Amino acid sequence: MSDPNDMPGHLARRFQQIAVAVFLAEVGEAGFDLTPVQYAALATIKANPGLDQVTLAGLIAYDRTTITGVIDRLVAKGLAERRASSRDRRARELDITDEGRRTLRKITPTVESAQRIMLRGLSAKEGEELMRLLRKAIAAGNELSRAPLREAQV
Amino acid sequence: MSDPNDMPGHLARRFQQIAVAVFLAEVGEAGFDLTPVQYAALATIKANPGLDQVTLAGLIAYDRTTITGVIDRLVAKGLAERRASSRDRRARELDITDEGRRTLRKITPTVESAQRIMLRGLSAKEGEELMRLLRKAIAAGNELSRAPLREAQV
DNA sequence: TACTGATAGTCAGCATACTGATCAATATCA
DNA sequence: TGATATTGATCAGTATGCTGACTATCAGTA
Repeated sequence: MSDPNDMPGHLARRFQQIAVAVFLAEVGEAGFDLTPVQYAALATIKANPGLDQVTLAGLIAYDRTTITGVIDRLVAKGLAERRASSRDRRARELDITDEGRRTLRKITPTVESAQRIMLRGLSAKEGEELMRLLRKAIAAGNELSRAPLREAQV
Repeated sequence: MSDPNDMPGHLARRFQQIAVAVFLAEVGEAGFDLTPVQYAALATIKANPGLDQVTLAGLIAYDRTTITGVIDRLVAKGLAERRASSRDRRARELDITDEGRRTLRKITPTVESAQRIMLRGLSAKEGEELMRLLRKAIAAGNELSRAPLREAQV
C-alpha cells in the first residue's frame, strides 16, 4: 500500500482543493470577491472587535506571516480597518467596516450553501461524522503545525 | 451557526495544514528534502514510466499549471527526467532516475509513519472511517475543482 | 535602571494552487 | 486539403502558507 492516492495526506489535500473551489465558485457566482481565508478572517474580526493580528491568527489557526497579506487585502477592499494599538505600540488593532459588515451579512447564506455542496456526496449523518472525525484528528495534531489554534485570552 | 471554525471547509484546511506539517517534519528529520506534492508526483512517475504531464496531473489531481513547477524541481534535484516525446511533439515524457528510485525506496517508510502521526488522535477504526468518508466526499466533488482525478488512458 | 528575553508585525524567499492567456502541435471534418 | 477546434506545456499574475530573519517594543529581573 504505497499508492499516494490512498494516503490520508493526499485525501486531505484533495478534499481541501474541492472545498476551496466550491467556495470560490459559489461566492463568485453570488457576485462577491472573497476567498475562504478572507471570509474566516473577516467573520472573526467582526466577532472580536479591536483584536490584534496575533490573536486573530490564533483564533483561526493561520500563520502570523500569512495574516499580514490577508489583512492587507481586506483593508484594500474596504472591508476592514487596521490601526496602531494605543495599549501596545507594536500591535495593530483590527476592526470591520460598515461595508465589511454588509458584505458578511449578504455572503453568509452563500458560504453556508457552499459547505453543503462540498459534502453533497455524504448523507447528513455521514457529514456529521466526517466533521467529528476531522475535529478530533485536528485537536490531536493541533500543536504539530506552525499555526495552532489558540483560545482567546481574556 | 456561522462560526467559520466549525465549517467543513475550515476543518479541511486545518487538517491539510497539519498533514503537510507532519509530512515535512518527518521527512526532514529523516534527512530528505521532498514535499508531499513532489513525493506523490515521483511515486506516480515511477508507477507509470514515460507518462506525459497531463496524464500525471490527472492521476493525482493536480492542476496542469502546477505540475510544470513541480517537475522543474524534481528534475533540478536529479530525481526525475523530462524529455520531448517522440509520439507527440507537444508532450514531455517523464521518467524517474536511479537516484529518484533510491530516494523513494528510502523515504517510503517515513511517509507511511507520517500518515499514522496525522491520524494519531483517532482509533484505527476511526481512521479508516475518516478515509472512507473523505474518499466518498471527494468522489462526489471530483468534477468541482479545476484539477479532477482522471483515470489513466490505456 | 540596565540587561535580557519575549513578543507583534513585517519582509524576503520559496512552494503550492488557481485564472486566463499564449504558442506549438495535433485532430477533426467539411 | 484546408479551416477549425482541441490539446500539451508554459507563462504572468495573484493568493495562500511556510521558514527564517529583522525591527520595534514590551516585560521581567538583577
